Amino acid sequence: MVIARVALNVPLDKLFDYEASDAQPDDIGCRAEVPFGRRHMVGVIVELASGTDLPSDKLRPIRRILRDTPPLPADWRALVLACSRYYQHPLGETLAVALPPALRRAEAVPKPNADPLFRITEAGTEARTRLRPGSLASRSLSFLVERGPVRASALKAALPKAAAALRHLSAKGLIETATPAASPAAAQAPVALPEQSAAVEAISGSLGRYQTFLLHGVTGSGKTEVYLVAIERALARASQALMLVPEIALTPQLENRVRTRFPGARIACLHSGMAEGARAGGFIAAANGELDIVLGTRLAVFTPLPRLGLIVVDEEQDPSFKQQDGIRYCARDVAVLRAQQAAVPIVLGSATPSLETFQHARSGRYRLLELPRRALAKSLPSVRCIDTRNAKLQEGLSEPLLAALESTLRRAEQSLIFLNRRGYAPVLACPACGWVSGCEHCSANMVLHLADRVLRCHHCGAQSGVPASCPTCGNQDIHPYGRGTQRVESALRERFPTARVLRVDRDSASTPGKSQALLESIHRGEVDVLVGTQILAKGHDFPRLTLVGVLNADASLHAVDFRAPERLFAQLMQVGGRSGRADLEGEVLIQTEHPDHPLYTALAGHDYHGFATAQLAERQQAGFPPFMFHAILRAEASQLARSLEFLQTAAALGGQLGQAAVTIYDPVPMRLTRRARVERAQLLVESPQRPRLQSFLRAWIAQIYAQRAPAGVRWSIDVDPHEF
DNA sequence: AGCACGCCGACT
DNA sequence: GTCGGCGTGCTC
Repeated sequence: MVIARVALNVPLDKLFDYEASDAQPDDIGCRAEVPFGRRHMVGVIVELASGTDLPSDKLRPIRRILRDTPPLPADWRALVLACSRYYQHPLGETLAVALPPALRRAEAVPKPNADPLFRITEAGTEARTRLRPGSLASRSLSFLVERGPVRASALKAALPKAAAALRHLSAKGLIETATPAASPAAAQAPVALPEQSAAVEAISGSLGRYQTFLLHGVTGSGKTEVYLVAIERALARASQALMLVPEIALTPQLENRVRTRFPGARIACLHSGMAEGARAGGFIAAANGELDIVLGTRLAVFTPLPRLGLIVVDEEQDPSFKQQDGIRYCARDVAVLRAQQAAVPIVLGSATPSLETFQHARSGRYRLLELPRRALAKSLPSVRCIDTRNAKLQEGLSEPLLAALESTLRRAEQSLIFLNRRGYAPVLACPACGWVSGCEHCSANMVLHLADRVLRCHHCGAQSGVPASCPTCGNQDIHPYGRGTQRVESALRERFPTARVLRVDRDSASTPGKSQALLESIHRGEVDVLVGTQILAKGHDFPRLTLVGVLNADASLHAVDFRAPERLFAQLMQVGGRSGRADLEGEVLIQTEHPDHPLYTALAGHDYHGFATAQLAERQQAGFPPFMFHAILRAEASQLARSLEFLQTAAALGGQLGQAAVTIYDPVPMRLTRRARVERAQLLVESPQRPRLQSFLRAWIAQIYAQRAPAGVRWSIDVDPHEF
């Protein structure tokens, strides 16, 4: 009897056996539709067996093996299995995360679209001179002449709206489809600096074996150029390249750059925002070895790539690589694991590497490649603190910052005010009785959004009207306290009535369309002063931005989270990097009550090494990562006591395992205890040795699964947590 | 996670 | 007398 062992997307850490008389060894890795209770589900055949321990009345036949898509390859399954084990998450659920949504269903998957390769014909070469110069048809032909065979998508990336021109040219026989070469050519772009070429040589010297590189370079030092040349070298060996980037918002411009650079290459861009069909199509094309480059966000780390030759992770320190629900994997770490399994080099790039990565580079486990200069001759911005301890502030803005804004305006250059707080004011309160605008579902305050005339909870989304008087004592004189982007925006409008002020935060850039419109308006030079949160810090070169003002940074200086300084440093470095051009000096002004704080001193000196070294010394002293390895068990229930009780039981269970070198702390309520009517608690487990922690977790989590949580309590495990 | 079964309160 | 609340248990 042939038994198929199937992993299903259910929160149970086991496989399910089905009778599968027609299953062949080739079907391992295939998706299969199976009966499961009263319903049908799609799972993945993980192994075949000749028997089962299951009583025969329980065993049911598999419904159908989904052979329309190729089986998921063994190396891919090994990667997903390793993730499932490392993050202590059931294999079936991990597979479901790694697969695009369309492949989690039984319906047939649409064929990936072709993206044909075009070349110019003799007729086209002749016709070129007759075409009106500057017309799309003419420019398309020129592109083909310059670049050789070109993918339709590359042409569309280089020349927007070229799709119709392509159809015409093809119909008239001026272009024709070409057969792809084994390795697509890249457009020539000489590397500018010797340290860039040194980096490229080091990386390409490692092609064909595992090595992690940390590419450390300030904003504008030409990291992307190093990635692209390294990718070119990998493609030249007929390999595939995988490039991970933090945000969806950043992918379109990078995608265009990559497509234009590799006009003959088959490139797919994978992220959660795209249509399901296209995502599944990219996944399958990659699995079939038909793609040369995959560019994507964290989920793209699970793209099957039979000829994988190089992995690049840009902005490796970025928090968005860590998934914050379900299986809480870190795509950067999974990428390193994948590079090891596939025996290929991986490049982690950053201006402010995570301390984990930097420590590996210091210890020699990763190879450090430095790009110390800005490539385009632009100097680093000057960074200065404005001491606000005795300063008179106007709506949170100091005199020196206002003066700098004024003179930047006069020079017709752009300014950016960075403030990590949305809304008008973080709280509305009554000075008479002490009432504050608390959220009824969360242990947090409702934020005043004057733009929409509502109080809104940033944790659960609850909304209510703005009371005219205190709801408890009737006092008419209630005030907003603190300030967010909206308040700073209106203060700036009032202070500089002729300046064009634009606010960019999650509220004003809520959809990709809106955010695109905002960016375009900035690029057209229609904005003098930008006010915004961290979405402004990432990517995007602003044409005439020379002044960056930072408000309220001190808040993270005193945060309880030991990673707060690391994040603040990276964020300020990133936002500061927005200012200055080749021809325009950039300036960063930080309003602070701690102008002598080492973090700001390091920032002013552009001294990442100094900052990171000091932080690492502190971490080592305090026994924090990367010198300690953490896992957090979290529980949620309608009452805190039930969450704590569950964790208490779990802690006792863990204690009985008596694992050496593992410390189990007492359960504590989470910092934001109540969220959306759910009360949460957590339990920290640590060990100075990762393997010890891993083996403890394996035994412990198995027991927690076996015990089954009491009704109404939900739990989850976070290995290598980023937030506490 | 679903989706059943199962045993106790307010409705046609 | 039924509809439906969510507690408990199972899914190959």
